[in-house]
Amino acid sequence: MSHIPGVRQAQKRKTRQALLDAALELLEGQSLSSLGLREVTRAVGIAPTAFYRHFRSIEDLGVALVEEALDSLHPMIRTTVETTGDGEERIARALELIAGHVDAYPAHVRFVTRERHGGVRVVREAIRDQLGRFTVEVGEALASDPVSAGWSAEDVGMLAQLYVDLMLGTASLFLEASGDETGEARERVARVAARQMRLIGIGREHWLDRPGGGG
Amino acid sequence: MSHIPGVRQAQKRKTRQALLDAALELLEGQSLSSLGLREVTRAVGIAPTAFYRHFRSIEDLGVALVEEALDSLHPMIRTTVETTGDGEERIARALELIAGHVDAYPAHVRFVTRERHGGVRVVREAIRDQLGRFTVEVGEALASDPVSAGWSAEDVGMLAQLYVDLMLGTASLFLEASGDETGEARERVARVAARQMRLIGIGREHWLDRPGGGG
DNA sequence: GATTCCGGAGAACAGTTGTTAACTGCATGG
DNA sequence: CCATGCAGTTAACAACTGTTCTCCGGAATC
Repeated sequence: MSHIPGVRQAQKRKTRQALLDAALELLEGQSLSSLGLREVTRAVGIAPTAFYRHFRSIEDLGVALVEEALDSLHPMIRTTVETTGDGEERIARALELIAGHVDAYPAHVRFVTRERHGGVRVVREAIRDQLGRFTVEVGEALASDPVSAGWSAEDVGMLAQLYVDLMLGTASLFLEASGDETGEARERVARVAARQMRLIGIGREHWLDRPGGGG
Repeated sequence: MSHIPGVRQAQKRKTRQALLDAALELLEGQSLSSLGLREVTRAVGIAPTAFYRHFRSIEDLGVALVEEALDSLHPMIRTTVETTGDGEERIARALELIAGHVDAYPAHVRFVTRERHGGVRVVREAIRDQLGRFTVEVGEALASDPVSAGWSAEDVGMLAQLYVDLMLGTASLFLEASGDETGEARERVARVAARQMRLIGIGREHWLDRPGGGG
């Protein structure tokens, strides 16, 4: 144990990664539920039977893709959440980060938004679990903010969920807009998303104004 | 022209509807992009080739499903939007309507949320267009509300989009929760969604408080 | 240096797919 | 009443699917 990876393991990881990459690319024009095992191996250039050396099924590969995709998302969320400055600055910075992530990992974003409600149960559940972790993390960041003083845990949770959904939706819209060369569509998406974040921020500031607001 | 339907046309519509119904049911466990033509005809009990008498392809059938699904959603949105009463009442009523719709048309809700970001381009576009219409309609209702006095069209639009996305997301969560017999999961979803609507409502009331809010 | 391990190849399997062509039977319109 | 239209059928097509079993060659282990 505690060996240097070894030529063998390294090669295996390489092929495994090639399978994941090929699958992600093939998923641009279809859903996981229609992705074929032979299709993926053909794209990689290996025999269909070699697939089983890495995954038991396409669903299994899908779950691996969820982890890869959400791992790449994780640092982004963390950075967003740690950003300092006043409301407007934070919003602008958050939108830059989201747009940057979509540019860097478009296939990951497409995969997550597509398969979140997609036809493969285990993959849906994997995405739900991972997004749940993110929501908790966002919730913790929100809770440590003075604006959230006096908030119940449930209220913090619902706000975190609102933010996560808005981020995902915005990422998906950025992805759709990435076909536009002029950047006009992207700008429109950013404007709308900024206003939505602003409105939620305002609601947040006045949440405890009225009796019963803090349930 | 202007004939009484006739036995022939009536039978054709019946088979066509049977195809749509069978497809919708088969789509519970997969995505449209993996749904097979033979699979659908087999479920209906007709020959595969008869499919072409009604649709040119599965994608074509998918677009027809979009119209059917969103047509059933339309009256619900309309009712929600026309509901009177104070904020809390409206929220409770809206959630009842959403939950009721999910109960009445679970397959429609599943189809729309799944294929909104799904693997079939024309279907995604059809859903986007139809949801765009809804958003406009919601926007018109919001604009005629005294709370929105002095709002720019763009701001009303972003708010409408926020509401539509929240409705869809909530519908999807209700659908997931419908497996639970006790109704406990459903209650949890309703509580969170109610708070989110409340927070958005608060943000709405204070939107014009600060300079620059009305962009 | 001999032996075990294991990622990958090859061939074959029974099923499945979408699409074609030519057909049948019945409701329709003249 | 007869001719046309047309929903649905049957048969056949080449191509594709996931999965099995057997084998090969080179790395890893002793």
